Amino acid sequence: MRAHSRNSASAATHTVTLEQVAEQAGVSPSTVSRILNGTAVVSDAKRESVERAIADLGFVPNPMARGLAGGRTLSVGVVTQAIDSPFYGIALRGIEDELDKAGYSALFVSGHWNAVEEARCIEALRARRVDGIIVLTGRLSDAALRNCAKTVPVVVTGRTLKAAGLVSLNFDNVAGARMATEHLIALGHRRIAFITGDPAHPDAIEREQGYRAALEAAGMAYQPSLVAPGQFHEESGRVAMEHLLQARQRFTAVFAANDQMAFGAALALHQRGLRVPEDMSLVGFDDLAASVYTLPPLSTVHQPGYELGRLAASAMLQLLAGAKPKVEVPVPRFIARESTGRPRA
Amino acid sequence: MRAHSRNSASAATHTVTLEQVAEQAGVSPSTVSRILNGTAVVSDAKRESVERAIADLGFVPNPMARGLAGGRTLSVGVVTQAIDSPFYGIALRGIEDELDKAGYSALFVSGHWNAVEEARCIEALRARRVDGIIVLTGRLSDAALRNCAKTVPVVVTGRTLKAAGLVSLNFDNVAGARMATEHLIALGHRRIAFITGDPAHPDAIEREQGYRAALEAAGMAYQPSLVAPGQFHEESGRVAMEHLLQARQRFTAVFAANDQMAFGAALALHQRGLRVPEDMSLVGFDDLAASVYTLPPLSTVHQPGYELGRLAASAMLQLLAGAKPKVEVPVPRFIARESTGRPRA
DNA sequence: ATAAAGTCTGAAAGCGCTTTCATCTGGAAG
DNA sequence: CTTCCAGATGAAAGCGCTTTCAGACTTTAT
Repeated sequence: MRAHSRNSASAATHTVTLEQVAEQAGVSPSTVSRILNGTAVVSDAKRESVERAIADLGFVPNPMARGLAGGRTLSVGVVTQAIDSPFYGIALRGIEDELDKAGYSALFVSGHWNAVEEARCIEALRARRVDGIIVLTGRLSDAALRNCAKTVPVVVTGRTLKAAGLVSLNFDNVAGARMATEHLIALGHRRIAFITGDPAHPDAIEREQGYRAALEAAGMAYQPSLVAPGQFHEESGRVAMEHLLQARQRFTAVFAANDQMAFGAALALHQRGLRVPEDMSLVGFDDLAASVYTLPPLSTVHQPGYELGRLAASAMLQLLAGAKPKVEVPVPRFIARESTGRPRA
Repeated sequence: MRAHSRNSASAATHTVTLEQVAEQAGVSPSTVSRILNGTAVVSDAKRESVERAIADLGFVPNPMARGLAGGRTLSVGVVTQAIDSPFYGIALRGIEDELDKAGYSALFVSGHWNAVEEARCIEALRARRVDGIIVLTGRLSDAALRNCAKTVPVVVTGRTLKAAGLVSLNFDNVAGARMATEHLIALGHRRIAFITGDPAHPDAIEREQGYRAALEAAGMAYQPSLVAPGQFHEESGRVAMEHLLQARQRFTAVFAANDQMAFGAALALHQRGLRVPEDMSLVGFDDLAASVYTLPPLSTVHQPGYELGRLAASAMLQLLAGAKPKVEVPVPRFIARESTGRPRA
């Protein structure tokens, strides 16, 4: 029945099999497979004739069959949190680009910041026989990740973790947050508010640490009343800014733990008739693509999402090749744009 | 060897097969398969015992094996253009959510606005035996799509196309653009500039048509000198705005063919010291999530990305169920925010 | 020369599932 | 009571690929 429906499809329904290649090349299927996977040495004559046959027939190995048979599927699973996140989006692209160069393809699944869902995602990926799994941050326990790494190579971002078959890429959030705060201090700000990220998120904690460290190093007191909780999205930034403003605290600058919250904060400021940077300096974190185009362009800590994605993919590729990956995570860089200035006299 | 590596994995490496279920339930594998797929009538007794066995063993069918054997893979391929696009991102999420409810999963691949790549993507998806393919806009020819629909259900957005096994979802860009322009006209603007999208894109053409239609209906002349070419991304919007400004044309409002270009245009205005909406009204198209948080919040045409994604997925599901999908695409809606106002006296 | 040790290659056994095809019921019809 | 037929079930043949395992040749050492 399958065959029928295929033939009836007018178009040349691409279904060249390895066996056909073998026949055309006058060798056994095993040999073709070996050439495809580089599993063994094959005489030049046969290799050549097989390669020609592959080209002539336009043969493309069937990933399903490969996966079933236990070989590589040339695909790696990526557990992201929300497929539409502005920050992870660019990382996904980096992953895609890097993987693509090596002939691998990516399978994206979203965990929605939920450990249970993430675990399900990983199960689903394993059922699809992905060759490796990249986890972007996420809520999974370190133990779960370690355990997963026992059966399949894993690359995880957003945490530091050591285990066999597991490489972790962590960005220095503390240093980044510290740079942002120091920039404000250098401009002369003495009362700097902070909008935190979601505390369930290690990044959020680390960025707050960086903020405090900078304060401390400058001999400035940490003031809990200048800290408002946010959750990494725009609306929470707006609300946090409202709180700060309503509390009638005196402060001349705000550091939001990510750009999205900074956008929200900027809106709250705007609604109050406060101008950035004249009345209030504003700093974000991440350097989203959009941050160049906000009004005014946002000063922020550059986090190389695209690069991070590529690095993660590259580490995975090395892992897959049996090498011990050596990855150099880019250091944070502060980008001064127009949302920061000296406090008003 | 596989078996070994599995056993050595300390964790209970989930590899329950259909055969084990059959054994535990005391039936043949065929019967289990039939129950799984609802392919034939099975006695209640057996059905029940099989269902219990499935639950007890925690059996999850292997998608690879299913695909290979020719059954459904419960997965649908999605050809998007850039995995990190702010507009398509939200649509992807809609697709994911809708598919998930039905137990299907999505495979995302990016065509990068390139017909050749898109064709490759589709090949790859078919090799993975996806049950259906959703194409978000893209550059593929109608013929290619029609042809594809002969062998696998297809849902395509961004164009209107009729064929068996193919449903298309098109948003009314003309009407949307017309609404945006009319809003400006109603406010009293008489010289309205337009920043076009990438002309290789049908959306771009349609939005320009809407702009012209509104002008015409109001008895206003279309002025080529007030139209600047853009390419749908921020930077092109900024550059287009620069051109418009440098040309020393008189105009009091700008309509950008999408929000991203409006952001760029706003930046150009800001750099020239022009304020929105006091000195210049600005309208976008798409209503990206970010548009609520720009300064000032952007007036724009709401395009329901998430809904569109869900609709596409839902149509696919209906197609897969053998039904003739009936989809109702939401109509455009103009959202007036703060970037538009009356022209200065 | 002859044995030992490689090299390359093909045959065949799966991977986990779906799907004919054949078989085996248990009545309904004769 | 036989005879048939429809409905339920199982056996077995793949889907397209990887991977042992063993056979057929070469080399190299003795």
